[in-house]
Amino acid sequence: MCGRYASTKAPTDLAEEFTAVDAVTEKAGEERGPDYNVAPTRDVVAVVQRHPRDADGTPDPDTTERSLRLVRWGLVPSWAKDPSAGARMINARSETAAEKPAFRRALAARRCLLPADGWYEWQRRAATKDHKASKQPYFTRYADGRSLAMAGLWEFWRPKDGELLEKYPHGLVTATVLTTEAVGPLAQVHDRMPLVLPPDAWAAWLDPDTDGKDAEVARWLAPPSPELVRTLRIVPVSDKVNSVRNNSPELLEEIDPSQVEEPIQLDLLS
DNA sequence: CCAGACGTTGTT
DNA sequence: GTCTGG
DNA sequence: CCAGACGTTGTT
DNA sequence: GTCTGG
Repeated sequence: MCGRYASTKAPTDLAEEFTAVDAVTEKAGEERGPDYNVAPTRDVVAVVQRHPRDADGTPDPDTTERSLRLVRWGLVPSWAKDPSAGARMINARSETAAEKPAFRRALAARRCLLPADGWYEWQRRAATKDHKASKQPYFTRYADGRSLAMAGLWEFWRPKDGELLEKYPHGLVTATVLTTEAVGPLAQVHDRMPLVLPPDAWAAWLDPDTDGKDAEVARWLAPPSPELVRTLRIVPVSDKVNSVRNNSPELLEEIDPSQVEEPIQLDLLS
């Protein structure tokens, strides 16, 4: 699955990597700082592709524009009475999202990419007579430093009236990370992983004029290829990442494997 | 018909 | 044990 | 995802 | 909003 990740690149750089307009820096008026420990409910950068709208809000059917925008992690369905529902909708299973009421509309019309340096996964081990129960975090990224493109869905939520309208006068834009079955060596840590899309999938995935049943979209709703997985590197990291209060470059650094109980055996499968 | 849910993960 | 907040 | 709280009242 | 359960 994916419940924590790192996003340290400036939107101006992400805009180049994803061939997108950087609406994030434009809107904020300043560059966004690095986040080594992105947690659910935090604002994250998303890549979306939409038909440009005129002053009246009418979309132009003939063109699309790819842009970066900030969204809150944890999808709040448009019909939710209260945005707290989003806190638990941080992931959507790629196998079932098309049927789930909370996700089907977004899968049909609002797919996005969530750029990441990499994601964290915790390997749990039950207590035995020799070992205490433990939770060892691992960090997975491309070996060459490219950004991962995690497949996501996004949604717009607007309060009807009352206190919530005062609190969220412009509504909320939220997103979820699609998950899939873990592939190859990654399965040693956990049985699920984020749906990582290779660059040649991006255009079809972001196309606002195809729905979730389109063959080109369905094609990418599957675990990443072994070829893609071979370009990833997975390393054990400090359990300082466990606390969302910690946020520094050292969270991404490999720790000495001799400090890790039962470290995963990458040579078995890679 | 109305009421109530609408999600994933891990653990046992 | 279960929910909320980050 | 993990960490941390888990409660009400009255008063300032 | 839309589906499921009663």
